[in-house]
Amino acid sequence: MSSKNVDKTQKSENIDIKYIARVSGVSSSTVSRALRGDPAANKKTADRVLKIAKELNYYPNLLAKGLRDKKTKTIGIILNDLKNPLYYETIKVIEEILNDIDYSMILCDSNFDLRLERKNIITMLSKGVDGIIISPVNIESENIDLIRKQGLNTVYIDFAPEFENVNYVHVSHEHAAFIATEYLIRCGHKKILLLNGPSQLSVSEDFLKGYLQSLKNHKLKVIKQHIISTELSLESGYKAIKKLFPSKEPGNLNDFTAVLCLGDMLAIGVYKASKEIGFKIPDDLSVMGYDNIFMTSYLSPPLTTIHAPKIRIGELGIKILLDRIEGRDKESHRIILDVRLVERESVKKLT
Amino acid sequence: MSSKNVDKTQKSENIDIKYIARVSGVSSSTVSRALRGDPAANKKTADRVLKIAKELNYYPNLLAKGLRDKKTKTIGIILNDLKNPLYYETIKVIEEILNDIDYSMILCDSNFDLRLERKNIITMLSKGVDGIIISPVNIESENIDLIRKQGLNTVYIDFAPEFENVNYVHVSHEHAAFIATEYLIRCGHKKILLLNGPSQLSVSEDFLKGYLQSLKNHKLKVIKQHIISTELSLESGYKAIKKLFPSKEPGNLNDFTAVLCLGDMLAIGVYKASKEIGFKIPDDLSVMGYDNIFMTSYLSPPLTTIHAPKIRIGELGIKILLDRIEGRDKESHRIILDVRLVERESVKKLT
DNA sequence: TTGTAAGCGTTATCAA
DNA sequence: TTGATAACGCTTACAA
Repeated sequence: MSSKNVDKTQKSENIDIKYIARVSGVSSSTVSRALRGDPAANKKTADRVLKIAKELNYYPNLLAKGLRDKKTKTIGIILNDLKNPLYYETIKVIEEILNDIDYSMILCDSNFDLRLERKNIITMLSKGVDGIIISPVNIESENIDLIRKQGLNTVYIDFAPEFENVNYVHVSHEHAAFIATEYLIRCGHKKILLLNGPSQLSVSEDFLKGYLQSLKNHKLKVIKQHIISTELSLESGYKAIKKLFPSKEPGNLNDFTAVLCLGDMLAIGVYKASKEIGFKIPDDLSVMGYDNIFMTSYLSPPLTTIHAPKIRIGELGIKILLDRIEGRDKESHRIILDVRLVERESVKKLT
Repeated sequence: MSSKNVDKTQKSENIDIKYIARVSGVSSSTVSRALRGDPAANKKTADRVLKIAKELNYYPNLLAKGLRDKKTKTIGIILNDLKNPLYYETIKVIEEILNDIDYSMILCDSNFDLRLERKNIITMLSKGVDGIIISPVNIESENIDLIRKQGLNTVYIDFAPEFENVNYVHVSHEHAAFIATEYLIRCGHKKILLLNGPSQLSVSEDFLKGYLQSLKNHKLKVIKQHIISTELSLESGYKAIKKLFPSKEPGNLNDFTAVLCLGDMLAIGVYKASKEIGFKIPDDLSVMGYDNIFMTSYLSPPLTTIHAPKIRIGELGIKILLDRIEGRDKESHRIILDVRLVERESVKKLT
């Protein structure tokens, strides 16, 4: 066997192009050409070199290559909340597409924190990614200026800033909140609690707008106490409801008959709290989610929610990014995808 | 403003150490020293250089740095099924820890495919990751030989090969299946369907062993038809059950009274099929899961399952890996974590 | 068709 | 305390 050539147990030198060159008795440029299938290489020599490279278990140093040609076949994914199942489908489909074409992805989480986001962007820049897909903390921030100034290929998801030549793929949170609220009203709900995200987040602003728009549409009064800002997590949804009913008495429940949540995770928190308090969904309380994460159809009762096309966002986002990176398409793409209501069993028809 | 220095809109040259050197009127070594806080640098000069670097929005080229010192502060994570929510808790905690210490992670999925896994390993090697955490396709494969031969710092999760100086953190699937089956038997179930994974997977072998061990323990007959091999997905669990009851008649249901699933995703598939067919869980059929993924407590009925410490696995795995990378600890770590039964409402007590 | 050499952006060694 | 230089592994003019 050729294993004695291959043996790396002794602290031998790295197996690089130069090493292969020495073993094959050619120059490193010839090896490089052979390895890359450069037609300028003699077929016979190339085959011999290739064989030796294989025997030696050669693999290229992509840092060196990246340093030289300023391409790393690496994409950065910067998200805001890796804990949220919302993103899993998107990540999965992006990974599949990238894997197919020998790209890889660096994944990180900004946790809705501008400082962290900045750090992540700089890491991506430093590590030489060819582009990023980012769910930004906010649509107006120095971080976005940074991305632009550095000319980093970027596709925004979730929500996005607006400027010349921007690329984004997301749904309209305003529209989502609007159709959700419209549906609740159509079902006879007139007092709707909005479980919104932190007010400084763009997504919360948008969501609130849609909610207000719908109320206005139906000349319903806006009740301040019915708009709650909270973190976008299960735990927060749970706490928000528990806080409203500290006494475990459904005393003031007639204050509102439905809850609209910015995200299914909040809705699941509402389920949890309701169970503890003893509210029956949807009889005592109707719940409307947003995102349609996979598990919502298995909740009891199955959650009525607004479906966001997470897979499509991933597919389109990465396609746009790759087209741009590989120079196939330098156009700006602004894509707002449709959202749709998924009617299940968590909203009671009062009419 | 200093913005005219910073302007990068014209296709200017890269802002690198050399550039900063020129602007500051010192050599690149001095800049490098300043940037790295090397005490050999004059404090005053260093401060001036740092200020200029900041003004110029300098960020280091980590490819060059990595090429030079063979450290990239990048970790590879190679998993088998990014679609399975099981992994996200682990990923999340790893990401958090890495983010804290300015490491990043390259994430990829091998899909239980040895060829893909090999490709992923080579990518990691080529991209110069400092180490990997891998859920291997199999515990005996050329891929593992490759990892070893290349001396890549590795921690195995999920299951692991056994050799000198190996590192792993996982639970015993055999034990998990054993205590699950024991519990079912204790509840009075004597005929238990095993929804197992593909037979060539190590995890399936282990799981089967635990199941058989428990049956043997209680002198229960092994019924061949009660051991089903299937993909580890919701859809497969669904299909397996549907296939057993094509006529939608619970005719042969008395054939078994409980199903033990290798993974909660299979169990959810069983839920779905049962609902369609009209079986009531646990009255018509008891279901036992494995993993205790987050959503199982929200199923209806809440799923009785075996808890796997996914967060702990991530924490320990990355700690061991980092200790090794940074030379703090070169010992081999073989960690088998405990599993525990989470009793909820999907298993009927027949006794 | 092949080889030589320069350069990608860092850092460490050495000399000044 | 600083600067010149070589090296990390790769690719591509350019020359042979």
